Amino acid sequence: METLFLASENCSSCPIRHRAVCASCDADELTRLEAIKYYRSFEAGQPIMWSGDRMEFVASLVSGTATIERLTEDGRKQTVGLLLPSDFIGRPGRDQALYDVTAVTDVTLCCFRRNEFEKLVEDTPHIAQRMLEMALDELDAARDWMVLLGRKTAREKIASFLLLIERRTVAPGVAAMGAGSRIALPLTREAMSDYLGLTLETVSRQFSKLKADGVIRLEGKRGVIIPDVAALKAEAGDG
Amino acid sequence: METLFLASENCSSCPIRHRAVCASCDADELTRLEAIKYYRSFEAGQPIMWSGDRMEFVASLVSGTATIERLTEDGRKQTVGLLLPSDFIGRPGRDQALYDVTAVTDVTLCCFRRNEFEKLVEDTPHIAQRMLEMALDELDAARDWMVLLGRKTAREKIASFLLLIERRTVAPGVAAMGAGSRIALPLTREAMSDYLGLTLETVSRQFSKLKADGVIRLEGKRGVIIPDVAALKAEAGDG
DNA sequence: CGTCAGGTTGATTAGGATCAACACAGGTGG
DNA sequence: CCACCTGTGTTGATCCTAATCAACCTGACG
Repeated sequence: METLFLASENCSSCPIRHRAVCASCDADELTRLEAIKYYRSFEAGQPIMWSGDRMEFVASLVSGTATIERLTEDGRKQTVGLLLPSDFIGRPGRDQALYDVTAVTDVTLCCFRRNEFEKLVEDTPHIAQRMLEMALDELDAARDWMVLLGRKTAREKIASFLLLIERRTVAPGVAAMGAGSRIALPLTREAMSDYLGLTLETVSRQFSKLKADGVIRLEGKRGVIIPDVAALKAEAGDG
Repeated sequence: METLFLASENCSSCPIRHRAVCASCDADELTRLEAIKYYRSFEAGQPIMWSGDRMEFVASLVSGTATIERLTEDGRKQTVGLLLPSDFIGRPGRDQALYDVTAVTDVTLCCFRRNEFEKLVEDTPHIAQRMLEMALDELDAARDWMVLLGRKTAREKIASFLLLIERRTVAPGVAAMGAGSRIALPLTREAMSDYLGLTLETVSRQFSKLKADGVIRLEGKRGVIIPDVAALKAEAGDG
């Protein structure tokens, strides 16, 4: 279950205050953002936006998990982005969505009406700079994922995915030094297969193999225990 | 042969003036950029930067072609970006390169010392905005490529690549309406395989098959004639 | 209790990788 | 001028990883 987040809270107590697009805003800038924000919730499985839709808003993801996905003409699906708390949704300056965005767990968004946000970007340097920084970070992440999709084996893809979740999930700063880690997968086997460029059967088989090899342990369908994070890193195949 | 480009030319006659990072600069801003720019050339095959290197400059690619690539620990290579004239190289705000950048033809760069460029980004909104726009465009391109790498067949990958080159190469604006197109591949079979997540043998075979099927004709090693661009699009597998 | 979504496992197939031979052009040096 | 070498590309034979097709399991829920 996701943490309940009340729509009336103000920015200063926001869980993503220091990582989202507003991270480097000062008190004054925050006030301006606060004035145009509103919260929206989506239930697990619901679409947040469809490719081709007019985009009414951009948003920060406050809680939950969503995917950015794209279909080929004949229905093959590739997930091209995983959205976790603090990630940004939408593109200022574009009014047609290029991708489908889907809530995979219950999701809370902090939305900004798009045209007002665009104005704010233009005359709030801290926001423009932070947007650029986040876009460049996402570009790096996308390029890392291209290596995974183009060159890694199924086993390496699974290991890399588990490490990604571990990195983004374990309380940042709490460098759970040395030993192991316990994570909750935000995605079904099928959603993972769409992200990793595999089939769901291959994902399932690789989970079984990693478990048989003692690299991970499974707790129900969604829980994964990583007894030795370094050992898993060795399976992920990137230097 | 690449067009000869003289280092002494000023920005107003620059071939990428209206597409590069400087595209939306006014005369005044251009003067400031002009003051910190310098040209560098790299011969085909030469490294432009190595992953891990300190980045002394950022740059616009003026002429030629370069690749951004990444290696796995055991030497598998994935090209994560193709740099054509007007594309931007480097990341303001980061001082270690994350990727190898290699000139694949003779290349001319319009370089800016990094720290001076960073200052300029901070107080020249037109440059900051253009940087954001270009970063977001690259992110979209990277996501399209993720679909290609994760879900497309070898034949679809080749067709998509040919269309990419066609789009970026044929004089923009000259919407060579209707019929065919003739392109010069900037990459060897091996470099294409690194970009497409294939082996060079598979690339070669798919070229042969597309030729046998009449979708393309080959002129020497690097020339490709596309008699019917729409027919090639139908082979590329995206809606 | 039946249904259904999500997951696992097995049998078989196929698309691309790998290993290998050969073709061809351009250079280099005797 | 020719013999040789090297980089690039093509094609063939075989192998292997992951896809496909299929059966079955489990737990949640009406």
